[in-house]
Formats: sequence, structure tokens, C-alpha cells
Amino acid sequence: MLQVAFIRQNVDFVKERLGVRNFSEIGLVDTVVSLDEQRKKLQQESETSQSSVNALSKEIGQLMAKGQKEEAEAKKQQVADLKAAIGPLSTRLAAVEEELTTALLRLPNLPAAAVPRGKTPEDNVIVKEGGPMPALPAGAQPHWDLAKKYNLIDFELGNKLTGSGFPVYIDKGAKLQRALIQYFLDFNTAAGYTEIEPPILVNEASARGTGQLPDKEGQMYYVNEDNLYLIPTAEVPVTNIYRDEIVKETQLPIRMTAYTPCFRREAGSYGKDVRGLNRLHQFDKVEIVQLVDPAKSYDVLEEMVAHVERLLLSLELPYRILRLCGGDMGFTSAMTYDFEVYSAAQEKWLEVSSVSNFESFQTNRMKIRYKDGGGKTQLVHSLNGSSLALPRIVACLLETHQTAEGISLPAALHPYFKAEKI
RNA sequence: GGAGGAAUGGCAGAGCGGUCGAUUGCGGCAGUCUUGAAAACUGUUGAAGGUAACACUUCCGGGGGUUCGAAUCCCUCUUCCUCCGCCA
Repeated sequence: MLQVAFIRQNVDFVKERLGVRNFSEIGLVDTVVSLDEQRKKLQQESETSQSSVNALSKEIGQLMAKGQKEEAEAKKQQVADLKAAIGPLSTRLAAVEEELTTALLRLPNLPAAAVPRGKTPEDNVIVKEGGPMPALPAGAQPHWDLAKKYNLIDFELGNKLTGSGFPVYIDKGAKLQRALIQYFLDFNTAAGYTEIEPPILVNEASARGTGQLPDKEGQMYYVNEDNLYLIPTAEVPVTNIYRDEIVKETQLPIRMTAYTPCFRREAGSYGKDVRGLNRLHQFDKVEIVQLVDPAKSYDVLEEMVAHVERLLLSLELPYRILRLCGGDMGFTSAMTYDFEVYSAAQEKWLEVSSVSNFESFQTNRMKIRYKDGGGKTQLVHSLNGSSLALPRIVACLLETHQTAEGISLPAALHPYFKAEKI
């Protein structure tokens, strides 16, 4: 959520930035400013009256102590009159505040200066391509066929147990998942991230904190009985660890990594895009999250991108890094890099990581602050990224490294998989 | 699931319905002393809104109520502790 004070002072800039996203409800900015003015006015009025009430109450106490009943009664009447006036004022104030919050929640984050203009994924900028492009042998197979051939994943069994989008990993398929998770976590903790195992169900406040609520409840599985949401990403519980906290400057940067299953309803997706491991309702992911000094957040963003890139390189997969254009960025992000790996058999790029700087958009909602050198309390910046989402990595691993003698795994995985081949 | 008890500032822990944003201790910060450090001593130290700066308003787990006035009384929810039951 953007800060009202910032909007108030930078109306034109805010509108210009939202334009980079092709945000259609630019009028909301003026709405926010006008509601904020109303809020201030109403608040001042009611607080002035409240101040008089407080003073009179104090006087009444003193009069009662002296036994001056009549004077006290007269003041009581004054208080009653004031309170009668405050009543409707505070009702209106509450209504205006609620409208203001609702409007604010609908404003997406402002794209950073370096974010390219654009509407669709075609407008994303390819920053870098790397990794060896595979020269696949004749008869190369897509991952869903390979998964079947080597008995790694049973999609039909998942249909039976749960429904489509819930694959069952079996034998070496299950072992590969475990090896990847372990490898990713080790890779992250070696870089200074603290490992976290969070709950995978979160309450409403947490879902609101990272921006899943309001409006995106349809994308999350919801447990009605307990009013809890299955997490769509570890970002939600992990970032919320510091919700409503004021940390010391010396604690920054806070760096955390977590493996969790992730759950996404993704209603309305059909066809070849959801074939095999391309898009699932439940998948495994290792996430990295950082809370940092605002002045350093863009350096940290680059550092995180470099970190994820090193991880991908070690898997010996063809990849590319995109800087997302305004129109393709998530609601809460100020700048996002996507990582894609090349699925040779499908001849298409698959997103496996998204690394974003949210600046103070999430931390303003969550009230994650720190005391700077001058003793001033201010919001930290939050960032996160996947390192990595497993299914598409598995898809690409199988396809890229397939040989006539089996799947030959990259060296980095040997110690974890305890074998060089599937 | 059942029965009791509790929830106060970073932590610990006071607080009679009025002068309490809240005694005190620890911790933090600054200073005195010291070559430096420790100890000791002195001062300082919650957040949000608001203001040019003050003033002022709100916050003692959340929500509601009683009262001229609530951290203090009542209702309710949540969480924690103790005991019982169940249980990976």
C-alpha cells in the first residue's frame, strides 16, 4: 500500500508512474487525495471537541472532590452537548477512513524508474541469456513422457487422490524433489539466508500483509471452518514474521529462506499450457526473502538476481533473465526480474523464478519498520524471489539432460541425489 | 473437547474509576570518570495521527458497553498458562 503522505505530496508523479503500468483507474489518486483532506478536517473537528470533553471531565472530578455538585452538574451538561456533536462526526470520520483505505488498497505499487513501459509480456526486456542451449537427440521427449518412461511422476494417480494439478512423485521422482529442495536450501543458507520452516496455512492478516488480500482470495485455497488460507508462496508467512515490528538498524539486512509447498487455484487455465508440470495446483518451492535498508534495496535486488542466476547455472540449464514491463508486473512490485528456463521439447520458455523489490509497499501494510541512525522510525524495503520453483526446473532438467542411457544429472546434484543418473 | 487463571512499554513487573502514556528494575542510547574497557554515577529512552514547530487526539491483547471520566467495572472474541481427556 502506498503511503498517503507520499501521494499527497507527489500527485502528478504518482499518476505518471501508474501510467507505466497502464493502470486504468488513475482517478483513484484524486479520490485518495480528496478523502485524505476530508479525513483530516473531520479528525481535527472531532479531536478539538474531544479535547474539551477531556478538560471538562477533569474539572468535574475536581469539583466533585470539593463537593461542588451543582457546578459539576452544569459541566456534565456541557459534556453531554459536546458528545452529541462528536457522535455523528466520528461516524463520518470512520466512514471516510474506510473509504480511504479501500481506495488505497486498490492502488498498485509505483514502477521504479528503470521499469520499461509496456502492456504485455512481449514488452518485457531480455536482460541476459545464459546456460548451454541443448542440442537434443532425434526422438527427444517432453518431460511428461520422460516422467512416465522412468516412473518418476504419476499424474493420473494425482487425479484419483485429489484432482488434476496434484501430481504424485514416485521413487526417483520423489527423491529428486527432496534432493533439489535440500540443494536449494543449502545454497541459500551458504549465502547467508536463515532457514525458516513456516506454517503453510495463514490467517487473514498475513494474507493482507503481503498483498494477497483483498481481491485475490480466488487464487488461494481457503479453509472456511478456521478462516485460514493455504499459502500460494512462502513469501506470505515468511515476510509476515516481522509484521508490526520495529527492528534495529543493525539487524538489517534480514535474509530468510524457506521451503514450502505452494497452493494455487489458478482457476480457468486449460490446454497445453497446463500439460505435465507446466502449471499445478500444488508445487514445491524454495523462496528467499529480504528486509533491507531502503537506500540499499536496488543493490540487494541485483544481488538476489545474481544469486538465483548462479543457482541456475549450477543446474546447467539454458535460461534467460527478463526485466518485466509495467503492464506485466505484479500488483505489489516496484521492479521485477523473471527467470525462465528453456523447455527444449516444448520449445518454449518456462518461468521458474520471479525476483522483486516491493520497496515499502508491503512493509507499509505490515508496518515493518526500523530506527535509522537519527532515531527516526521508517519503513524497511522488502524483496523476495524464488530459488527455485521445482516443477518447471524438473521439467527442464529431464528434457535438457536426457540421453539414450537415461537422464544425466548436473554435478551439483550428485551429492544430494547420491547418483549421477536417473 | 472440559475446568480454572492470566494478557500492561524491547524484557520483567507495579498500577485505589479522576492529577496515568502509565511507578520501578533490566536492557538500549548519551554523558561523567578512565590510556581504553568494566564498574559506578547522571541524564535519556513506546507508537500512530496532527502541527512550520508547539498544542492536541488515539493506543495498557482485539471488539463492544457502563460512566462526566476506564489500564482499572461489565460483555464478548483471541491468545497464553495450569489441570483433565484425546492424540502424531
